[in-house]
Amino acid sequence: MGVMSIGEAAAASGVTAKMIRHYEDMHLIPEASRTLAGYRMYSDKDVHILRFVRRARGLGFSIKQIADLLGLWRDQSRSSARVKALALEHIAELERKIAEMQTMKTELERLAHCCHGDHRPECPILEQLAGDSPADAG
Amino acid sequence: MGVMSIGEAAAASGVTAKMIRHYEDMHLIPEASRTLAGYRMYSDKDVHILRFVRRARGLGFSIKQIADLLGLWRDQSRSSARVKALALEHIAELERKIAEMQTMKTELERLAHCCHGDHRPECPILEQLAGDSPADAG
DNA sequence: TCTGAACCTTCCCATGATGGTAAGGTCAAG
DNA sequence: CTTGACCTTACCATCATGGGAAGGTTCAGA
Repeated sequence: MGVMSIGEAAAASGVTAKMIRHYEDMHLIPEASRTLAGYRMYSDKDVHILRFVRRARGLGFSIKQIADLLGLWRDQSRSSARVKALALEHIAELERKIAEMQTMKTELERLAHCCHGDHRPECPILEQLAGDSPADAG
Repeated sequence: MGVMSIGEAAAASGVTAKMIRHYEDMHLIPEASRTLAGYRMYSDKDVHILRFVRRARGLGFSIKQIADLLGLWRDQSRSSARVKALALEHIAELERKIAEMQTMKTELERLAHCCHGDHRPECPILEQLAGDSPADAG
């Protein structure tokens, strides 16, 4: 598969054709060369880049971060410290989001635990949301 | 504060004026009545609703879910079982997202741990993303 | 050679919740 | 009457992704 259509590159990389075009539009990946008819053409090297992007997305990196990672990947004189710094930043962000959701989950579990969950209308979950119980305001 | 402007309602509820208008546009909250000049007017009851929405958002409920919760809150003949079911669904969704991010975090920590993070270019993080190491494909 | 399926192209719209800004009207205090 | 703070609507942006329409291309099979 030296030269591929966008559909073949999509199948080979795990990135949808739709997203490949989108990544090109936003300059995350290089502009693809075209056939006479205007069809995009991809090489194995392009697929390699697309797989890199897909794996980075799988780890939750943003497009902006992936652009940075691709730059470092290309840069033979990079320092691994810069890559590691990017990773650690992302880890911190993940931790922040996990903690936020964990807090929500814990609170919801507490409320759900208090709720009888039967045919009757009395519901501590709604009471809490309504602020009938004391606690916070605006 | 029997009757308030949108700014006052925002301050009293913790929901920005911007979002109050947005919630009205999407029919999450009732359409506000207007002054002769076209300014929206809010009552204490409206602020109560807005606070409900804000607290529900704070627990991570989606607008769609909050619409359902508001319906149940209004419905004096609701069963608490339905409220609890909504809450449990949301808890499950939170768990799913937390697990997903936890997986990312764990993998990234493993990679970051392997990376020297010094001036040299060798970097297991990039190698993994590039797929130089074995593992998955597209 | 014609035809149809399967592909490609671009362009626009939608998601979900939120923020920003611009252009203009209103109101209250000075 | 002016000024500043507020309100109005309308549009655009975020972030990553998907859907669909309208139209061109390619290739295989009849």
